[in-house]
Amino acid sequence: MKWPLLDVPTGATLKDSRSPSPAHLSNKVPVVQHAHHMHPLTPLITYSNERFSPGSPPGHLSPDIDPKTGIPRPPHPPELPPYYPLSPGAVGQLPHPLGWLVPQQGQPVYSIPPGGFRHPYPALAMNASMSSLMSSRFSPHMVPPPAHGLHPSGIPHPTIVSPIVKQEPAQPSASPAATSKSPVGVKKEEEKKPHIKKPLNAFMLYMKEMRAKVVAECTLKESAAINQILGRRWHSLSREEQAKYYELARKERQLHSQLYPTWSARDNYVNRGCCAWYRIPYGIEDAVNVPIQYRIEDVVPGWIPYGTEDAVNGPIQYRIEDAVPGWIPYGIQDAVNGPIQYRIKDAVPGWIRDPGCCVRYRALFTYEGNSNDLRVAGSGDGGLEEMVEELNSGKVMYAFCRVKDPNSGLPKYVLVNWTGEGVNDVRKGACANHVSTIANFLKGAHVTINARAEEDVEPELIMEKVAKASGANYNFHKESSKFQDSGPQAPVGSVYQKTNAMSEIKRVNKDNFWAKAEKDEENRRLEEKRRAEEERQRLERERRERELQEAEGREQRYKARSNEIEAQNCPPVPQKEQAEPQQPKGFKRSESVEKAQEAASLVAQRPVNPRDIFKQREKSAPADVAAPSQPGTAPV
DNA sequence: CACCCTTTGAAGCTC
DNA sequence: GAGCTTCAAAGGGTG
Repeated sequence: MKWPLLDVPTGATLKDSRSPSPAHLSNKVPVVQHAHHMHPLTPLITYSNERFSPGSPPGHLSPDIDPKTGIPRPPHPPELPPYYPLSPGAVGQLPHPLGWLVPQQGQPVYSIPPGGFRHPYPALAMNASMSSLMSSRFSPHMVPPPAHGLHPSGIPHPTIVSPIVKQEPAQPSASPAATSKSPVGVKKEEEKKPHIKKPLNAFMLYMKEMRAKVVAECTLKESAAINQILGRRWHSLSREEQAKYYELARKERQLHSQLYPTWSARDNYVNRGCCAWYRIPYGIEDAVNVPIQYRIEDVVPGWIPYGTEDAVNGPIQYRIEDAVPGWIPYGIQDAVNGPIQYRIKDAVPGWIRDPGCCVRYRALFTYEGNSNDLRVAGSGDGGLEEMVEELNSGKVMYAFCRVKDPNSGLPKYVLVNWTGEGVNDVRKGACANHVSTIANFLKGAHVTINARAEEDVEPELIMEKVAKASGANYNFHKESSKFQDSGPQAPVGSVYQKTNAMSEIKRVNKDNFWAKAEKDEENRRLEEKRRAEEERQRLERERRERELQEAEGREQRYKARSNEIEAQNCPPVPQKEQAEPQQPKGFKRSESVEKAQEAASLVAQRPVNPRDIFKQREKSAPADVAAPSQPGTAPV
């Protein structure tokens, strides 16, 4: 099923809720980086010639300490070259891992993303009052950076990415991808939002530096295989060598936090289906009644359930882009003040509060400007009278209102297709096509009224139609007494005997009838339940079989791939790597503890305690060796 | 053409 | 705090 407004003819911008765009589904943010020709924080940090002296160990890792075991190591030798010593052959083909940090004469300035930074929710239309709402109620994360894409300092940063230019820090202008884009590709890319990327970690920096080298040495081209090799090599590095990258990564993070103090890694989390939203609270909450809730499963990825009140017919939905992080646009929308919003933390995990609550009385929809975007123009609990007042003679609007059936007293729903008298004919024609779509979408409506003037929406007139549409011209509650058993009737001197329904039912043993009916119904329910259970078990069996087959396939592919990698003529891995096979992925801590205990017992059996030797060395060592710290433990 | 694969580490999230 | 998930880079492979 398509989002009802998708089919509107003139480039409707609403998206198909059931067929969300790839951007909705993808967990990858399609981005590329911009390189930089200058160090954004040159006055603050000079990377290029700096070495990591023992006197200034990184917060989380000293070059003199094993980053994992904490075992002290000799200080970094002062004669060592700076920390990105590219080999002569590599210079020119390998970008500096922090190339953007190093001023480079003549290197082209990377373009700034045309769209500026990615605001996580850029499509939120804000009026003045919403803006004030934003500034006063939202976290700093939500405050969009300057639109020109520069950091407030005016300094570009590689982590601000744009889809326009694929990152090639060493030769940004030479990228053919940047110069030979088809119009379609450009248009598609323009839709993608640039965003601030995560700072690279130590291993990523290492990979960036060493990838080309490994590729050159191996015949393998596949990145996955290359990464396996790089992973092994990373483990084979000495702690000292790794420390270089830990330090670079630490500075990366530090710089990143200086440039983007409000940035959070969470900003780059792409919503996976409804997962990111399942905590969203929804709907207005009756002061007395606990709101009904929708199950997560009922939520369509990329869309937020909204508005309609009928749990059977499904919710009206809002585009997720219209949401604000941490807040949700909420049904009561004043045309002036903008939507009231609820905080995410108020939500109930696993459930979304019943959207129906927020329009339990009425909701008004209209188009956004001259577009075909439908938005909530208002809602509330004022009933038909208030709804009529909000209809604008210059607009096409759709009102969905709950009323009380004058006959039965039951709630009924009225859909008013309002085409104001001031709407031009072209627009009228265009919107006329939407009426059936809207009607189909708001399936809960019992009465539909096509109105062009105030006379058409007189509350009395509407209620009259509701009364006629209710199918019964009596109030069950008021008139039920008519059917009560009034006792035996007096004879009228005829064979004719007045029929009394209640007496009749008594005569045919109504109790037995209802008991039988209930029993039948119960049997039917049990049968349905049994069938559902059987179906569930069948699906479960199928799923397991499918998973087994997939697992076997994966295993075979993995083995084949491993054999291929082993067969490649890659440079020998250093001895240490051979001697210390990589820890298996499923290595458990308990196993580690057991091995440690085993090792301790073996050590205890030795005639000489290695720890004593170590202590003796320590005594003889210079006193100025800095105390080590653990990576990741010190504040960054 | 979008997504997968594959690696490590940092950060976020859940319990 | 433990354990899990996501995202950083890269580019060939896959459907």
